[in-house]
Amino acid sequence: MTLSADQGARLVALLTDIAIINQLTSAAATRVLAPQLGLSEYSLLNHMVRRGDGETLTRLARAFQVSKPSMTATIGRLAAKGLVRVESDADDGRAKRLRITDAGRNAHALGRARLATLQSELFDGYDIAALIEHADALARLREHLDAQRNVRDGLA
Amino acid sequence: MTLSADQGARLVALLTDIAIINQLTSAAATRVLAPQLGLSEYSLLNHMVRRGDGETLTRLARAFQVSKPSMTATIGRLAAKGLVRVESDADDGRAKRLRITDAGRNAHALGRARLATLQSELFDGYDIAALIEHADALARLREHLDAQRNVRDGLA
DNA sequence: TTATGTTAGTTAGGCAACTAACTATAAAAG
DNA sequence: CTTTTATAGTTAGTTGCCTAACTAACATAA
Repeated sequence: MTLSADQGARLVALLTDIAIINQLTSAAATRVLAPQLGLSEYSLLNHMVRRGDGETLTRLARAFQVSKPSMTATIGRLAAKGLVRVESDADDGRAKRLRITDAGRNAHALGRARLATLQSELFDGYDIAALIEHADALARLREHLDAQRNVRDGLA
Repeated sequence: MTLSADQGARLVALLTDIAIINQLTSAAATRVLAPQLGLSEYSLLNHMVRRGDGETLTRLARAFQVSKPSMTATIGRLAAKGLVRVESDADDGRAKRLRITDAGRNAHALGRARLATLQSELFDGYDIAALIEHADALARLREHLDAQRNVRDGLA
């Protein structure tokens, strides 16, 4: 299948807008979390607070759709700050279980409050209800691209 | 203004989807351009082909909404590959003018062809027309966030 | 029981973005 | 005309992502 030139150009424009939105929002989030936490570190703490800890690195990497080396680095930074503990699995000598510490829960709560404030500021005077109407279309696009990636990786 | 908890959660989900879409598409683009070009390098060549060369580093950084050090690094990689030439400005001893070389134009053409192929593969069987209907909403969001950033930086 | 293959995680190296702090030049203010 | 301020660009260091290549441990089958 070949795209028309016009469709191709519109698609590029849409993906460019998405890249810029991502850049601006993640930069803002990174700023308000600094210097205690990086954004990926907050995201990982958030996952543990909401869905429980005790997961392995590989399962976390899959949940966040990042590579294992990325997850290794993020866990390493959190462990260095004492916000998580890495325990070895009794049943599988290869696996490691990730546990959040009390300090980790405190850091997460602080980050969460700062992000809530940021969200209010950033979307002050913006019609969020109208924006949310487009959420489904983006979710479908994400699912399609994810499926394509799995095909490429032979995971389909 | 405070967001409702529900709105906040939906907004986070939407921004998360945007981050993942950006991640998947830019990773795919990076793969097909490698190892000749990085994605930021292609983007810069594309800008010079379409809008003409001879711009300064600072103006390019502003056009791409990236920091000056990022642009310095991107230009440095392109210059090392002989795809651009950096000329000093006769009128302003601080400024540098960026020129694309013939090798740069060739590299751009090759990258463009590869990206077109990728686009066809990635969106094979996807309803692009339906997707494009949401482009305006994303453009508005981008503009809003960009305006907010300018307020913060005192550029309003 | 050994050989084969898979899975968990790390290391190494590269791209791309950021901020903070710097040099050099130009422009404005005194 | 000198001093101050602003602008152009670089350097240094961090975050965060990637792929490729590796070790260690587990699972299965000859």
